[in-house]
Amino acid sequence: MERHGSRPPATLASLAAELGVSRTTVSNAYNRPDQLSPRLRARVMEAARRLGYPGPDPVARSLRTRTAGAIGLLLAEQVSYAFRDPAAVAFLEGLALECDSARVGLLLVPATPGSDDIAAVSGAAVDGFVAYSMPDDDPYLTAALGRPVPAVICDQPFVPGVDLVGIDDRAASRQMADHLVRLGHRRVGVVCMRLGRVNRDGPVDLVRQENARYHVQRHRLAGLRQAFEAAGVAWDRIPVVERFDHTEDSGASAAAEVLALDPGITAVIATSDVLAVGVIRELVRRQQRVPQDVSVIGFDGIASAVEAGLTTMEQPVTDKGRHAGRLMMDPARSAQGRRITLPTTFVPGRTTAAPRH
Amino acid sequence: MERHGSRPPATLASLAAELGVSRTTVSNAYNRPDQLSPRLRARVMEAARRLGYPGPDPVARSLRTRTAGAIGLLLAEQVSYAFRDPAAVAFLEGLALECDSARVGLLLVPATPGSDDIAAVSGAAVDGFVAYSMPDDDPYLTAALGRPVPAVICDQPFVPGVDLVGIDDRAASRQMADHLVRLGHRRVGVVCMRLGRVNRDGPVDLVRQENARYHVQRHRLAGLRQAFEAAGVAWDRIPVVERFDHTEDSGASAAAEVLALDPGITAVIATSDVLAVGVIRELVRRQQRVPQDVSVIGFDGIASAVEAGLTTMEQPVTDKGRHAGRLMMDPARSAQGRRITLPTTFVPGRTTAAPRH
DNA sequence: TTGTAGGCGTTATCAC
DNA sequence: GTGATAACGCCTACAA
Repeated sequence: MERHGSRPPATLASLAAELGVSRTTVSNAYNRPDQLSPRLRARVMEAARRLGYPGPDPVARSLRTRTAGAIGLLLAEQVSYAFRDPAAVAFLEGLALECDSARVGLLLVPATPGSDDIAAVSGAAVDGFVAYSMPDDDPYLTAALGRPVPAVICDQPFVPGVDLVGIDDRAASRQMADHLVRLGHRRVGVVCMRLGRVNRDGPVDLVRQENARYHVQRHRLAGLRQAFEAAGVAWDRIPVVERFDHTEDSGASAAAEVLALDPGITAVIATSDVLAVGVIRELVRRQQRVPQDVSVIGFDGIASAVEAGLTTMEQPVTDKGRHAGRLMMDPARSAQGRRITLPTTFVPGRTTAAPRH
Repeated sequence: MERHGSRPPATLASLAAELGVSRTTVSNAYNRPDQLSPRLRARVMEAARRLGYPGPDPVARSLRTRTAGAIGLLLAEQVSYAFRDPAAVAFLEGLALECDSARVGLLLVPATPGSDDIAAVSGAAVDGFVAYSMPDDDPYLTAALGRPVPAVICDQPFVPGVDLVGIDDRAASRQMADHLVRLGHRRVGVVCMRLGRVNRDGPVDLVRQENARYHVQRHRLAGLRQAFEAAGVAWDRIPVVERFDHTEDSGASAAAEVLALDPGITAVIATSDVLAVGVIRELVRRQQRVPQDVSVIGFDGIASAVEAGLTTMEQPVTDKGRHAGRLMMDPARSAQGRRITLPTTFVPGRTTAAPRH
C-alpha cells in the first residue's frame, strides 16, 4: 500500500494541475465516467494512482452535496451497552438491514448519559437520527431534534411531529397481568426498569410511577395496575421496585428487595426479560422453585429467554428496527409525525403457574 | 421544536450579519466561550435560538478541521450480520467501549460483499478504519487502506505495516486437536468457515486448505493437521467440509456432509462455536448422543455455547475490540505495524469424551 | 475583545 | 467533451 511521502497530499485540484486539465474533468472522472472520453479518464486515474490521490475527499463532497451518507443512532446508554442488551442488538439488526439495502452508513453516536455534552450530537455528520428508547427530556435527543434533519423515534419518548415506532405497551402489559390474575395470583411483586434519568434504585411510590420520565415503563406499570384493579386488587399494596441498570444482576437484587417488601408474593412481574432472568436466578438461589413456589413473567421475548422457557410478552424488536429504518429512508418524510404500532405476542412459557395454597 | 420556515436555513454567517458582528465572534461563541464577553455570547445564543440556527455545521467544520470524529468499521459481511454473530457482537462491544471513552463515533460502513462498490468506503467520513476479520484480498479493505487515515485490522488479513490484533490461531487450534487426540480420537471430521470470497460449500481438498483466502481458517486447519499428523493420523484421510454462511444451519448441514464422507468418525471439530452448535443439533436429530457417540468441539468461547457446556477454545473477543480501539486512538500511531496477540483459553465442556469402541 | 480574509476540497451550473 | 466560476459553511491565524 503506497503511503504518501512528504509532499502535501494530492487533491482534486493538484491532480488537475498536474494533468493540465480542469478540476471539473477530474471530478467527472470519478463521478460521471460517461461524461469523459475513456482515454482521458484512464489518464486521470493513472495520474491519481501515481500521485497517491485517494479519490474525492468525502467530507468536502458532503459539504458540497449536502448529504452525509449515514444516519445517526442515539441511545439512552453508552454505545457499548447496545451490544450487551439482546433487545437492543435485535433492534440494531433490523435497522442495519435497512441501512444495508439503502447503502447508508450507521453512525453510533457517543452520547454518554450523565455528561450532557451535546457536542457529539451536534457534530455528527448524518442525514438523520434514529433514537432508541430515550427518556422524555433527554438533552441529546433535544439536540438531535434541533438539527435540520429528519428523526425517527423508537419506543419513547413521544414527540409531536416526530415519527414514532412502537407497541401498545399498556395493553400488552395489561395482558401479561391478566394472565397472572387468571391463574389466581393476587399478591405479586413488580420489578421495573429505570423511571428517570438519575441513578436511583429502590421501591417506587405511586407519584413516581405516574411521573416516570420513560413513558414505556409508565405505560407498562399503568397496564399492570389496570389489570389488578379490575381484579379487585389494591395496586398500592403491590411492591414495585425500580432498577437503574438494565442487567440480570439488577433483576436479582430487585427480586430480593421485592421479597423483603412482601414475602408472601406468589409471582414476580418484570418489565423486561433481562430483569426476569435475574429474578429467576435469585429465586433459584433461595431454593424457591419456579413456577411452583413463585411464578415469573417477563417482557420483550428475547431469544435466549424464550428458549429457556420464560413466560413473556414478545415484541417484534427486529421489525421495530426495520420500520424505523424505512421511515428514515422514506422520501415522503415531509409527512412527518407518522406512527407505527407493532403487534405483540403473548408467549406462555414454563415459568408461570397457579399459585399453591 | 422550532422547525425553520421557508427562508434559507441560518448559517454562522447569516447569524453574524443579523447581529452585526463578525463570523469569528459567532464561531467563538460556540467553540471558545471564554474568548467572549458573557453578555455578547448570550446575545449570540439568543439570536441563534430565534433564527433556528442549530450550531456550526458538522460537515463544514470537519472539512476545516480535518477530523471527522468517527472511526469506520469494516466487516466481511453485511452490517446486519454483525448483530447476529455473537462473536462479532462481543468484538463490537469492546470497540464501542473505547469509542465511548474517546468520545468518538463508530460508523458501520455498508460494505456489502459481492457488489464490490467501493463508494461507501471511499466516501466514509472517518478518521480511521477498523477491519474485522476480512479475507486477504478484500476490495473494501484495499480501498480503506488506500485512504490517508490509519487502520487497525482484527484477526485477518495480515498486511505489512498495518496494526494487527489477533490470537495465535495455529497454536490454539493445535491445542484443541491435541485434546481429542489425547482422549483417543483418530477418526474425526472437520467443519470450517468459508475459505474464499465466493460462495462455496462442500468438501475441501489440501490445495484449497493451503490457499485459503482467510488466514485464520488456514492457520486453524494447519494447527489441526499438525496435531493429527504428530499422532500418526494421515490428514488427507480426514474429511474437511467448508461452509460459506456462518450460521447454525450451516453447521448442521456440514455435519451431515462430514458424516456422509466418513460415517465412522468419533468426533467433529468445528472452527467456530456457531458451527459447533449446529453440528450438535444435527447429531441430536440423528439420535446420536454427544459426547457418548460423537464428541464435538468448537472455537471462540461465545457465552451461550459455553453455558450450554460446549468444549471450546475461548478467545478474548471483547478484548480484541478494546485493543483495536486503543490502537486506533493511540496518538503514537506513527509507529505502525504494531501487533497484539492475545491469549486463548481451553474450556473443557461436556461435549467431548473418549471414543467408544 | 472583536474583526478581516483566506482557504479546507469538492461539485453544480453554465458556457464553450 | 471540457473548462471557468461560484458556492457549500466553517475555522483560524493575524491584525486591530
